[in-house]
Amino acid sequence: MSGSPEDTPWLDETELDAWVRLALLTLRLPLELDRQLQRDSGMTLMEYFVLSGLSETPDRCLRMSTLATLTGSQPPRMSQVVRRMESRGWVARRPDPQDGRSTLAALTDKGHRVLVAAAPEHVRTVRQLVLDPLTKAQVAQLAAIAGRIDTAIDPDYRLPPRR
Amino acid sequence: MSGSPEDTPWLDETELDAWVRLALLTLRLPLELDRQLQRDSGMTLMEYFVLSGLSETPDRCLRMSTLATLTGSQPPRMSQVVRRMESRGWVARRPDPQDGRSTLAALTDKGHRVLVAAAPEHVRTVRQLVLDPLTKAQVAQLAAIAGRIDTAIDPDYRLPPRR
DNA sequence: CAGTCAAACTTCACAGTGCAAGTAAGCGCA
DNA sequence: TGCGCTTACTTGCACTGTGAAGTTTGACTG
Repeated sequence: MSGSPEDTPWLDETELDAWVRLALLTLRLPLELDRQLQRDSGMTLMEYFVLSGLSETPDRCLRMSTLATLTGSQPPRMSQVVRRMESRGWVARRPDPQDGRSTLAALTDKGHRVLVAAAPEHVRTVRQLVLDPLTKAQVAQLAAIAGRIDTAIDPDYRLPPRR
Repeated sequence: MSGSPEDTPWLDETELDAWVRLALLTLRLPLELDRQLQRDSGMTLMEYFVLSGLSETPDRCLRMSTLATLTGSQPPRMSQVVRRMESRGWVARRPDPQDGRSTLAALTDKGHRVLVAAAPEHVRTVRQLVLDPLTKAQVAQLAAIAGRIDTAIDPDYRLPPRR
């Protein structure tokens, strides 16, 4: 852990601190949220995001690729997630009338009820683990910082339009 | 997405912004780092953490449970990770002479060489995705914020002693 | 109006992960 | 010393996620 090339200086103490803590966060936060959602509502964090994303559109309906972008995942994963959710009756898939290649995923009434039932406890957990430990100023700082990193990971990412 | 109980107020705009961006970050950052390490060095982020953790101890040797705590994971996972790494000759397992229940994982010379080879490019990627997009002040803010959240996830967590 | 290319999604095989149960070693106490 | 309890780790099973290949549909071009 000593040698490093000329063009990539090693991490100083503050940088190392920030990175180690962020790494630990990214390893454990999704696990905790998954556990809570699985235990209380029988769903994954990814599934929650899908339900949530669909519920916020006017017609409760999004293209698969939009859902994938929205959750930062890749098409094959979204395909399987939606398939599982369809088998539980939370969403319905149908071909896009405007583009035969696309598939639309639509939130069912059952899916909406499930989301409404799951949301309060999930929000409570997010508050407990993420927002409550921070000051108001830190919440704003976090939004700015995470936004910068998200852009660095994928400069093309935009919160996609609602169809 | 409308009803919420009395004791858990809904997220305001800044809070929602911070949470959505952090969620996206936790979903994608590990994937990007895993991809880079897998492509350039044939290892996982978790495996890098293990190599890195071992290399920083005086005798390049840690107990399994310490490794698990260090990386925020659980014993079964660490058991399999170290098993894989042992099969590649990067670490060696041996019983702890001081406590027959414990297993020690020791970094081999080969493992050390692999780590030294992998580190520069990995650090470069961490800089590119996490540190470079931030100002110096934001790096310090990130360390504080991530520390608070880590503590909220597990109040008992301490960076464990070096055996 | 073919023929070719690109896009959107799905399917499949494989590796990685989490949980629950199991095993082995130390500790405490009569 | 022998019994029970705790700790540390491992194993087995079910599930999820990833990447590569395949299929269908749309778009473009000569």
